[in-house]
Amino acid sequence: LPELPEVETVVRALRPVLGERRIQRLELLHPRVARHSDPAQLEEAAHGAAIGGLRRRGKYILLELEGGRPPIAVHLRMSGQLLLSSGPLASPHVRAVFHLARPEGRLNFVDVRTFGTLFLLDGSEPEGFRRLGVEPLSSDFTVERFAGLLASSSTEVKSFLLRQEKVAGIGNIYACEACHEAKVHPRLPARLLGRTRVQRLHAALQAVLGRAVEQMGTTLSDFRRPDGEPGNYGNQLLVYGREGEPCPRCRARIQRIVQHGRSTFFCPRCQHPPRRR
DNA sequence: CGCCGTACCTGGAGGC
DNA sequence: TGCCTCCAGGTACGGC
Repeated sequence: LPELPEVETVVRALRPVLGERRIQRLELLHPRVARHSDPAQLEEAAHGAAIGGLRRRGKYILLELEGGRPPIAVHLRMSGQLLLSSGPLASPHVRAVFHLARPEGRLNFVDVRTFGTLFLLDGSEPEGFRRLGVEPLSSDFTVERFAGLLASSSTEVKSFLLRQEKVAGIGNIYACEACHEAKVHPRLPARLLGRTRVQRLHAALQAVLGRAVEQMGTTLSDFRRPDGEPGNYGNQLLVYGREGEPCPRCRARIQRIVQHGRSTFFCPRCQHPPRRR
């Protein structure tokens, strides 16, 4: 499901295609897609706007508009896709269409489950966006900063990684993969990671997210790049979705547990908790 | 304030 | 074959 690498993949694919183009019209086709904004204001802001650039913040895609207009944020949530097309799509799940000019075309927001949203960054954006934490692939994400965030939380570390106001962009798949790469037990309380584990987890997050960006994300079911192609990282997942299979590092059976209502996949042998002293 | 559980939603998988 | 139930999960929100 779309996490930082998938969203980054979408932004990188759209940037050269959308830069310098104009939005003729934004067509909202489902009442839930603009539930965090006034739909009329959203359509008005997009109407005739020249696209200034594309950025990513956490799992949000930011469409910057010229002429002093506020940016439009897109969140794909579980099943959202931004698909380019020249004409109308046959899908019954098209929730919004950016009609593009010069050259003519469409950027379709397709979303089976209608969890995804479009909203204006005009000061009325939801709290979740405003309070996003540090970008894990930026130079701001230092070991010291990560250690400070972990130290102030007693939440289990894997659940901590899902909290967007701490570190932005990590979802269930990469949280599991990073804990495995760092040999960190997912149930370990965040503040109890020692220096070594903090360093390993910090490096693992950067490595796993970086590799997944290079591979253009993970497609388990719904994720598609804007040209409709899947991501390539799925076959490189070592623990996610692999309950009962041997750990590629130590051959112990991968376990599935539930933390805060979410599945966690991990290796009980090589992700052992710290020894008591 | 921090943390937790639940709602939102639909397609696909699995049971019988 | 078909009907039923359950599960996936990011974020908003209510409750404690």
